[in-house]
Amino acid sequence: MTDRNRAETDRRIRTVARTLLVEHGAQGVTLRAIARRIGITAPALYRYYASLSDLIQHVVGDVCADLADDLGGVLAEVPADDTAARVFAVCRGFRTWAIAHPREFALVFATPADPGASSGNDPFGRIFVTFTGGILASSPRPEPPEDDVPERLRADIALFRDTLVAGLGGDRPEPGIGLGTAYTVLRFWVRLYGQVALEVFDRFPFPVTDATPLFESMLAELAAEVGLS
Amino acid sequence: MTDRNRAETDRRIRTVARTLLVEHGAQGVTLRAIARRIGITAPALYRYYASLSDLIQHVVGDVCADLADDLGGVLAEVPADDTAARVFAVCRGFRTWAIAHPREFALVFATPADPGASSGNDPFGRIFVTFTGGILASSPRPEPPEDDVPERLRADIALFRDTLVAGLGGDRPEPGIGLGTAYTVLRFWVRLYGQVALEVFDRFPFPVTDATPLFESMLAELAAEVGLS
DNA sequence: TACCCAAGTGAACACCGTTTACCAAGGGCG
DNA sequence: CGCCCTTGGTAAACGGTGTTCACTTGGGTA
Repeated sequence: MTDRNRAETDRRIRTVARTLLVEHGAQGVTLRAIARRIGITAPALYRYYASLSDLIQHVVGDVCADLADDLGGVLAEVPADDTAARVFAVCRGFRTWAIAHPREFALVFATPADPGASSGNDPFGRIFVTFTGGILASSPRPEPPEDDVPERLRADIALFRDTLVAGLGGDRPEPGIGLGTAYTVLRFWVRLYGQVALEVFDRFPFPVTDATPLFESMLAELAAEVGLS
Repeated sequence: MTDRNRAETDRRIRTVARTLLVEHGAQGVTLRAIARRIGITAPALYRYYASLSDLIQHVVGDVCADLADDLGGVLAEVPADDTAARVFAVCRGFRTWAIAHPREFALVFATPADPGASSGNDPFGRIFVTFTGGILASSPRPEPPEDDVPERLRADIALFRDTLVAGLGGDRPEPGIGLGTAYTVLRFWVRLYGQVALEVFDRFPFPVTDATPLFESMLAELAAEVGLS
């Protein structure tokens, strides 16, 4: 019973924190404001989280989980064997989500990582890896030759390839992801991220009137380069 | 004389604000901390700036001016008629500056724009436009055919082209920038921004050991696609 | 000289994160 | 049953923040 209550108020804390984030931005999520809204005093929150930044870190986790759910839902409506359609769906889903949740996007992506945090384990990084890995493993595709990846980044691309295969469950060997594919995925990510971040932050170097064709042509160009449909 | 003093303390305010930014991040630049460091009380700063965010906005301007100076210096050492070398120099200069000034980069780029601010007039956008416009106007290059730009974004690309030509002085007509070139520049910017932001924010989806080859291969690929050297 | 105005001060207000001491209710157990 | 101890909450306090307001003060000008 007591556990139930504790879990319930914890859920309320995170929900209210999330609401404050979308209403007033990251600087509006404040221990006292949260406490006020759920009818509690601020120090009580320290029974649940060690500090404000600790709480925010958990909110980041919730945000990423929601994004993952969203993308999962989008992907569920696309045939599993249509790789091109699945890639398009997840890219469009990412952009749509980012535009609909600009403050969450800013919190998760544009918060400079603490120098102490180890590289490569940020929450969305894992989501991205999981989804692309899943798509790649579940459907046939052309495997780009490994010669395409420049020699000087073979080591790092191999690291990324390992991250990809580790992200998709890893119980059975599943050796189906090569260096060329990993390199392609990485380039995909750089451009998708750049495009979406520029749009969400409104940092295109001119006053864009309609960003959707911009996004769609980028996506089409990307797909063509990669040999997708 | 009085004007001199005012300008001098103003300069000191911005310098100290900048120092606090690089030492403790954006949240470390605080009116009281600035005042303390220059031997003044906090309310005195309101004789110079309307609010903290107003001050920070001016610091953003200073940061952008410094970046522009840096890129200008880099570009001064490259022959004016070697377009490829100039493009490489400014791209590498941008990355180098961003890595050397992560906090300034985060402040300028990753601060979500106020919904009130009009699009396309953020300080770095103008720098980018000025430099690329300058390079394009000062040296010969292949002009991509306008057919390459998809029909649905002709209007926006035309807007961007206008921004580009307006950014390079605009006294003489100088009609030398076409839609194809503007589209190319925009795609360049998306990828450059994505690559640099991911690197500076340490958001690559795997633990990168050496980001330089990653950047260089992106740059080479980009240049090849565009037909540069 | 007398005035005026710009720069700076001090105190105050309402917030903030965080720590500390305290309190009340509830379950485990002798 | 009664004790005790954990758990979740409170109130007060400390130092910090942006911002406002009334006030001084000193140099330039009429």
